[in-house]
Amino acid sequence: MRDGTATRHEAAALLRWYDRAARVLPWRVGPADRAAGERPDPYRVWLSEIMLQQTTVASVKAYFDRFTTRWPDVGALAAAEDAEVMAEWAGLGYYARARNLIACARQVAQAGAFPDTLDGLRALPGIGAYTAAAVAAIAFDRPETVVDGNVERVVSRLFAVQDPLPKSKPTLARLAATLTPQQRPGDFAQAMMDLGATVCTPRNPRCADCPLEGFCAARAQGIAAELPRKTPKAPKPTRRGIAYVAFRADGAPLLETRPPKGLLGGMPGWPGTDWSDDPDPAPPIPADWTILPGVVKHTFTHFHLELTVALAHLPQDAAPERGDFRPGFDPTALPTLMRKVHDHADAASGDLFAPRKRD
DNA sequence: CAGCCGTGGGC
DNA sequence: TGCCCAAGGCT
Repeated sequence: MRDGTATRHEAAALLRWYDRAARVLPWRVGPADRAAGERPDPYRVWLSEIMLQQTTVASVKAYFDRFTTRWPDVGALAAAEDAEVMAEWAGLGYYARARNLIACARQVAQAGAFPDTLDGLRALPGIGAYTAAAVAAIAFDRPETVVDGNVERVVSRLFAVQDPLPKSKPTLARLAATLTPQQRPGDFAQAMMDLGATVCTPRNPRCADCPLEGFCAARAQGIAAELPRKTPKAPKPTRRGIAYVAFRADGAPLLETRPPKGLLGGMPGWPGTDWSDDPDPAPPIPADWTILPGVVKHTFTHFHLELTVALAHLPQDAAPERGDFRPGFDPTALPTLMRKVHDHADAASGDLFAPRKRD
């Protein structure tokens, strides 16, 4: 039977593994650093946790380095222009995170410091149950229970929880709380997530390398790889549309800023039709549009998209009904879908593509 | 509260 | 290839 003694053993075993095997990450203060007196920087912990929401460590690293180089503290980030931050976030996805990041930074800068309690953190924009617990535990050494997808998987196996996600979430969170130690809660949280990311993986878990193998009910029953069970998800529909790529004579692209909420909210993009079964093809300006061969395919969380790309060159005095010309615009500031459209126009249009510096 | 919200990598 | 998945939050 599981009792306080068993859970203390589990936490201790996991922390021993972490002390030996912890990955070196740019935002992490490892055990050796901590022994040398280094403390986690709440700004860096917060920024990393926002970036890591539903996003892999491998994807986050370069963004984290660029953000912390450009904006070393929360005051610097709070003082940045919205468009600068959105451009730096471009490609990372879930753009509401970037909008909330800006709002949160400004609140914290105004207050003078990050709150150091779960409730104080939870009240900030973009910080939910997971992130509040992670920052409280990692940055402020509070014994909060951090529950992300990794922890849910580890705990579902450790206790052989058969109920499927997401229904089992409350149960898994309760069970996770029974494991959280009073000492080193931040290292424990990171150890649980490291374990889920590197050992207790969704498929082909490496149970032989797991520090909790002896405690794991699913392992004992031989069903670790089958857990956690999940309710099947709905199939994704396919939507279609047209993206209109236009350049003015001076090379300035015709772009528009998308509405602040919703898909790709607040990000720049090419004007286009709606995305549906039967889009209305109205272009943003009458012109000699060339329909490029091929389509741009992109998959969002809940639908597939196939965009046809139309290209035109416009005179210097063109007055489009939608969007505005942006001289010197850097395509890396586009979200990935719009970047794909740009690259497709570049690749598929041959001589038609602009801007061409010719006489 | 279930649907919405990106993207890239692994298998 | 197509599907699954990832250190979730908001409404």
